[in-house]
Amino acid sequence: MVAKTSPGRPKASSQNRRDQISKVAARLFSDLGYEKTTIRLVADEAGVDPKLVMHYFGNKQRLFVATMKVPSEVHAALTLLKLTPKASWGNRIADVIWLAQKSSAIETLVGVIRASSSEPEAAEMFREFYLENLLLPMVSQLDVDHREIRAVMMSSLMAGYVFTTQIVGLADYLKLDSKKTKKLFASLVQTILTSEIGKTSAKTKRANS
Amino acid sequence: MVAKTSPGRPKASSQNRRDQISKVAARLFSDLGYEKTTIRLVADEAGVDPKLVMHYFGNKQRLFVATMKVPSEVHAALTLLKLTPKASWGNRIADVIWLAQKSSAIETLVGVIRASSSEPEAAEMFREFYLENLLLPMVSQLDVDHREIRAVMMSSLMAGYVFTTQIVGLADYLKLDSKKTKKLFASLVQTILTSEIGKTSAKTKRANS
DNA sequence: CGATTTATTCTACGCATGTTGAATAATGCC
DNA sequence: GGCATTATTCAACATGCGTAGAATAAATCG
Repeated sequence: MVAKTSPGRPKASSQNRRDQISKVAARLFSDLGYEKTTIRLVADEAGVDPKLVMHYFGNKQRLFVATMKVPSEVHAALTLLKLTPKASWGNRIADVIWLAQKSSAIETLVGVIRASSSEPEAAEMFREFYLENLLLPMVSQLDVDHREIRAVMMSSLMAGYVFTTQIVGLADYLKLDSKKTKKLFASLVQTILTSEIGKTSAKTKRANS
Repeated sequence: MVAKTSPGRPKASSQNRRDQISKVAARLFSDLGYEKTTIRLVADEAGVDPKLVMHYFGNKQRLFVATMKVPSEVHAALTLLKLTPKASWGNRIADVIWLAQKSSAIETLVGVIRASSSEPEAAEMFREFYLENLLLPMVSQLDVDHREIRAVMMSSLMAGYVFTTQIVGLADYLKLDSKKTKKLFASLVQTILTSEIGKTSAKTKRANS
């Protein structure tokens, strides 16, 4: 807890303060989930008064939305794969995720996944930001059938890997070899994107339970 | 909200009451997550007084643990694959998961995954129940290298698929063809269990970041 | 039948949370 | 230089939560 000053506008600061709060909030949402990330805690760790958080972001939900935007680098990296040859897609996508894992870019994904487990609105954000704006367009770049099934499986693999490593912490617990894990991960992505699934027929479409 | 009776021991009931509370709690933990599943809500939906829940289960955490045990059928189905030929493992495991999805057996997995996102103790339960007691033994039945990496990927795929379908609800949203989704899922399990990963050497083991 | 145990309810305490109202002081604009 | 705006703090309200105490009545056991 940083020492607070007296009320009133301070000599020199301002827009940095908003970013500072935003960064702290992103880290806490990612580490603790939505409900355990309280406004008071964010304020404390940012060294400001809780009301200042409300002043900048309105309410907790808007703080979450503002903080959990998909980083533009990740978005760009995943939607600009057009030039990569089909056979390298698995490796390329694994590269992006392994890179994000080492930066703070992963925080937004972890935060949204954690929050989705308790807040339906966050699950909606996941659907919109990650499925519709990221994975479906990505799959659609490859000329392949059953795009939605493949995108949902990409979502499953990504979210599950994040869950297992970042939330349950299994990779650290078992001290896995990162290179080999990445190799298997890339194989799975490749399988998702290129595996033969079967023709779409009215018959099989009807058997939908 | 069922009408409550006056205090005192009723004419005929008892052990059913505990099971009744347990079932309601399982459904709510699965649907709402840990924090939003309040003792009062469980009590209301079971038609009893909140204190009765405490009477039977002690506190909320113990209610969760008692309710979220892995169903024995699923455990048996996944750890008794010895006789299945290696090439059919993917399909066999997909069968088990698709079956669980249609019963209430999936509730415990969804509940633990949801809770893991906010309660570290639940993440610990996931590690113990699902990784150590279910997936690692399962993988160990197959004579294959890198068991831990494969088990962690199994965990990722399972948890991610549950997250995507049950928590985000993407499969319903996109109205996916269940048979074809299952086919891709089975291919992925097969890849996890049989894909070539690479020899374990001191060199690659050291490059662990 | 009397005593103990068990099943059940009602009431309430203490705490943490999101959010608000009012106050204060520095800044930017005319 | 005065005035509105902005940045910031403090204090407080209402709500919902997990949990505990005490009471009541049926069942069980001697």
